[in-house]
Amino acid sequence: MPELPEVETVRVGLQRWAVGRTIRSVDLHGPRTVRRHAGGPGDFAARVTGRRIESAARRGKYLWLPLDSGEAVVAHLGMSGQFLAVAPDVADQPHLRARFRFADGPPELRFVDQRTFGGLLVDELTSGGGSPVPVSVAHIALDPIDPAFDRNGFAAALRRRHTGIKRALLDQTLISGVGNIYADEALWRARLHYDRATDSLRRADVERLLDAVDEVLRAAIRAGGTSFDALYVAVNGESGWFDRSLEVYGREGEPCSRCGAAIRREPFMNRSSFRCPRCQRAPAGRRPSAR
DNA sequence: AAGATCGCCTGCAGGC
DNA sequence: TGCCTGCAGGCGATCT
Repeated sequence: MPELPEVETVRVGLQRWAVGRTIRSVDLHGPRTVRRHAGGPGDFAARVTGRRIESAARRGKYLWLPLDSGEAVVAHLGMSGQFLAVAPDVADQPHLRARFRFADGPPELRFVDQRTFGGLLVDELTSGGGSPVPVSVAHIALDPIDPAFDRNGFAAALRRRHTGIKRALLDQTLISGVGNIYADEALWRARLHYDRATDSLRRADVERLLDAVDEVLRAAIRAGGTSFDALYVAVNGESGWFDRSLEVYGREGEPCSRCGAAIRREPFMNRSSFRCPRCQRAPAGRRPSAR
């Protein structure tokens, strides 16, 4: 599932395969692909055709490609979105949603998305927090590996919140880029229970958690992300291999590498949380976690 | 108004 | 064997 490390791996691939190239044409398939683009498919095509891609940028789980028009193609991979650089004679993927052809010839760039939670739009850039960011991305917080990420601000926001720490980690307006997998991994590293109240955390807890988030995201980027199946691959088609380094996610019943206790899976927010029952004790008197 | 939940989508695993 | 249910889960919309 694409979280920050997977999206960053895709961004590097787009830098290699798309930046500097001029879009000759684009084909869009399916009603959901550009559902967030106000002008619809025709307007999308008109805004990108003939434009040169200047760079490849990312904040949290959003990607964008600034164009020489001053606008940018914004992409979100959702649950299963992929960008693939392929030769034109490669058979269309079953869930091909968009095809970009370039003035310099092959390879073409395809956006493929099985579950259609992802999508594309063209948007204006605005100056959000110093650096230019698409209007449609400006509502999310900086991600923790951004040099401008504000640890003091994040700690203050947690003190004002009345919710559990994992809910806060998943809230993209507080800290962006963290999803279910890396939230569980970071909480394990920081020895925190997912339902620990944000307003009960001491500053040292927050620092330990942010260090853990930073470390696990950077380690996953070095590994090219986490690939459980063919739904996540890099732009060149390669899988990531961070799944071998996961300590709790998807490891129900296996021994904790620190203490040996069996990892537990528990229902949480209509999905699952994985934790070590010994290293990550349930907070006393906590509110029952909604499921 | 913040916080929690819902609906969107497809493919696959597991149970009977 | 084949149908059914559950699960994966990010995010915008919608509740309370």
